[in-house]
Amino acid sequence: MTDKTLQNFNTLGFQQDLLHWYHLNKRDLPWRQDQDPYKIWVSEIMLQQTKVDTVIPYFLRFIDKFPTVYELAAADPQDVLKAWEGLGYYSRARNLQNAVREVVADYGGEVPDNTRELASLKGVGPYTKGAILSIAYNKPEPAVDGNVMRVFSRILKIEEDIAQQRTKKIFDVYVRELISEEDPASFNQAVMELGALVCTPKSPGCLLCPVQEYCQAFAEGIEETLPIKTKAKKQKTHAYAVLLIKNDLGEYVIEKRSDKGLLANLWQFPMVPIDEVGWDHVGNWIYNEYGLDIKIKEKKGKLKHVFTHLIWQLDIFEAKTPQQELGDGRLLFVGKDNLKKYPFPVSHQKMMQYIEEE
DNA sequence: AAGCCGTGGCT
DNA sequence: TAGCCAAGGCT
Repeated sequence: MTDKTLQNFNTLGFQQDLLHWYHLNKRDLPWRQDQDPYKIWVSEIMLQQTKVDTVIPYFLRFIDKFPTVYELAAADPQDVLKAWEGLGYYSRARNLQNAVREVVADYGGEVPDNTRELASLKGVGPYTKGAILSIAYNKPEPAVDGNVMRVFSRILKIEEDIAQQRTKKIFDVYVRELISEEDPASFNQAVMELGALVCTPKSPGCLLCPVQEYCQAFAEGIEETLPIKTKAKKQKTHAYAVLLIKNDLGEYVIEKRSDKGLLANLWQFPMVPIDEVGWDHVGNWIYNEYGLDIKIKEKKGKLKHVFTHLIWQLDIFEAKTPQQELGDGRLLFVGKDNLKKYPFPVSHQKMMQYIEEE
């Protein structure tokens, strides 16, 4: 390396102090009970952009339901989605099951232990590949996530914009130099644990930090200014009328979303895009779109749901229909007590309160 | 390469 | 409150 960032850096001392701290302070997490590559894999997918506390109950239920690659491979995709309900980024569930099916079909049910085969699996990117190789197979491979970039941006005073994809490669190079060859599994987890518990985005606990003496940002008092990250652009708002359509049997109309894009393959109550349709043509639009003859009753409430890249402004209405049959296969009449069998996005789960009240 | 893809918690 | 943030990957 022509780069001088690691010149005079005490790599061995850093490793020792970090690993010592980790062994004393690591959290007792469900995916740290053993080194089952499948369980490590599931945990890493769930943990993508998701907090540990959120993941724990999902992980426990998921492993209970799908203990090995074989149960997951054989499962109905709708059941997998139901197990993922509320966790978000639902393509993770679909990709995970597809990849597990490939592992069963092509690798005898053994999660690959090499870069090439792991990288070919759906949903397994550079981070997850490194996490599986290091944590499950104890190979000295970097696993660069947001924690790793934050921790090393401070320790090594790296001022590249971590919002840029290419910046991750810079950290990959440094971690490759710094990673413990003896215990790469603990090293990678230790950096992430440090990022989660001490070297936090706001108000980092530098006074408690086990590797404070190695940190250039702390030495210069600039830990709060790192890492550098450009802001995301503001979300656009989309307005919808949501219709809770009930027939004379007390059944409600639900609809399966497209298998692509936002909330793919989840179920919802019919949504009318008001910006395009206009308030005056809601009933007409429903008839044209679904062949459903409805009468709109009272407004039940409103809901704002914020996604990463857009906002839903939802006005919820009660409606009636005399029909009891539906032609379209992605439309269903479902009794109140059976709604819970289908995977719904959180916004539509919240609407069920207006049904429970009746 | 930048936009798409969820949700909940914290400030 | 509105924005930021979390063990990212896909297209």
